Amino acid sequence: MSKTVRTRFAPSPTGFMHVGNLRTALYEYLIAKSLGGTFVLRIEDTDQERKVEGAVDIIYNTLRRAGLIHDEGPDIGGNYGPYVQSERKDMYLPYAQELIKKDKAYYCFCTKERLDMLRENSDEPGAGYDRHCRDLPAETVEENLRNGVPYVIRQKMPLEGSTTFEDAVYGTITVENSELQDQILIKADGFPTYNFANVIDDHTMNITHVVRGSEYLSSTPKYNLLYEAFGWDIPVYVHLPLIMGKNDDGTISKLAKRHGATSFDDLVNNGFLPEAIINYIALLGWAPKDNREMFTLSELTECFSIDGISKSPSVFDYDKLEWFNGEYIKTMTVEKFAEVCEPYFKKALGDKQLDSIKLASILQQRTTKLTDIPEKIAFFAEQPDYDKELFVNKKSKTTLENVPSLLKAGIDALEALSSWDHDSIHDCLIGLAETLGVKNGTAMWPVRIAASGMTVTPGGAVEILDILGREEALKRLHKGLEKLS
RNA sequence: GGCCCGGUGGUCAAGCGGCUAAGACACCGCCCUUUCACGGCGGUAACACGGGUUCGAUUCCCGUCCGGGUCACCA
Repeated sequence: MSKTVRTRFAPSPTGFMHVGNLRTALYEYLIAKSLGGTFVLRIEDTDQERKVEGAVDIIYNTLRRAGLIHDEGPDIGGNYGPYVQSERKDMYLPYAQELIKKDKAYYCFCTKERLDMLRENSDEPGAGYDRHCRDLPAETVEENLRNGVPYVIRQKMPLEGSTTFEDAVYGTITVENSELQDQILIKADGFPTYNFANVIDDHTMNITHVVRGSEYLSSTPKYNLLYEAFGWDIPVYVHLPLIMGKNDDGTISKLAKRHGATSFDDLVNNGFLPEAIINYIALLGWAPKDNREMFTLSELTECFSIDGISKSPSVFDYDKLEWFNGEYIKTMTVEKFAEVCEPYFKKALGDKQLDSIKLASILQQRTTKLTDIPEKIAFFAEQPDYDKELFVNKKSKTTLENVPSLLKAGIDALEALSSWDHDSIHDCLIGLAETLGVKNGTAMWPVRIAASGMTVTPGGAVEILDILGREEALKRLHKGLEKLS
């Protein structure tokens, strides 16, 4: 009988969800779900100084909108609560004291000032703590404790030898123990450090797979030493390659604000669909066995496996995300698309009421970012002032000489129309081209320009006329004719 | 700087000793067409470098170079 797989997403409430974090959450979710396991949410708020109001809600909202539903967490409970570290505060000290008893940790009374001085006086970057309190006489420790001297608890690293661990994606990694700092376990405020709380929580919550960014690769030996000191089973480590951004000079570095939108909310506000974001980031650092690219979350759950995770960092490509977004937009029903377009329609049209289904249908094939919509349809609300040169188009064979009569003929034909709908308008204009003996484009171009005032529009003359409605459409056409005379 | 990790086209990436080195995005061209898109077809473009091992290295080993990460009472 093998243990149930349990993964956890353990963000700290910083106020926004970086895509790197989101991808970590996604992979944690996928590893758990693909193995029939449990996905846990734990909030890591041990840094009391960096608390951000409302930050936890952002985590809930993001996870929910992304579809990464957790099985246990602060909001829904579970058998391993509490799921907020600050509420677990009292659990950690006893574990640290146990370590002291085992001679794997020690009290340190060094002041922050002394530590700062140490750093300043050192010429080597990363010189670290000098282990000043590591071998304090027991009596001194007792006395300091009795007198209430502030202290931290530090991990006692072996001075010799090396520590080796297995990572599911990076393989065997060995680090010399001499490289390891005597890191702090319990801070002066009584809170555990991230590293310590992590180990205690992961163990007490029965986490089987520790999934996190590769920035933790080099500190993992410290974790292992802790597990060993307690005599606990070591979890499966799954370190993920980092997500990078491309700088203007061509170099890359950790994805940051200057590269563009970096949080889930930013991306959504920039017109990207949650499904597209998830699909895209799933493929940033993981590849399926086949060539498939389009995946819903449940399809990902079926196909995901740890051995498809790559080792090298990947650059976040907004172009590719846009492509995914366009693909998702195209697979929606028009009704659904019209629904997500609603706020953007409103922004462009204000109070003006137009058929949103018709608008949506001309936009669906040409939209990759929802935020592009307003400027594409603004001309429906208000026709821009345009130059009559727009009527001239070589490919459509329209010139300032033939356009007036072309447009006049179009107006006459359209005014004779008894019903104003897509098919009638279409047949009317196509018929006109035929009777005039010109190409469809030659008859359409002047009409579309006069109706829109733009050379490039979503949809053609027929669609625009239809959406505009008879009255407004004819009004614009006549105005166009005046402009030409 | 020490340590850890990585290095296939501009980007994401297959590949896991023998291939004309996939595919996708982006870019370019052609077709379709009522502008633009969509769609279809085609094209440019890659194994960082040097040594080994081997009959044979993109693939295994070593070195160099380059890139990233990490060295907090932050997570």
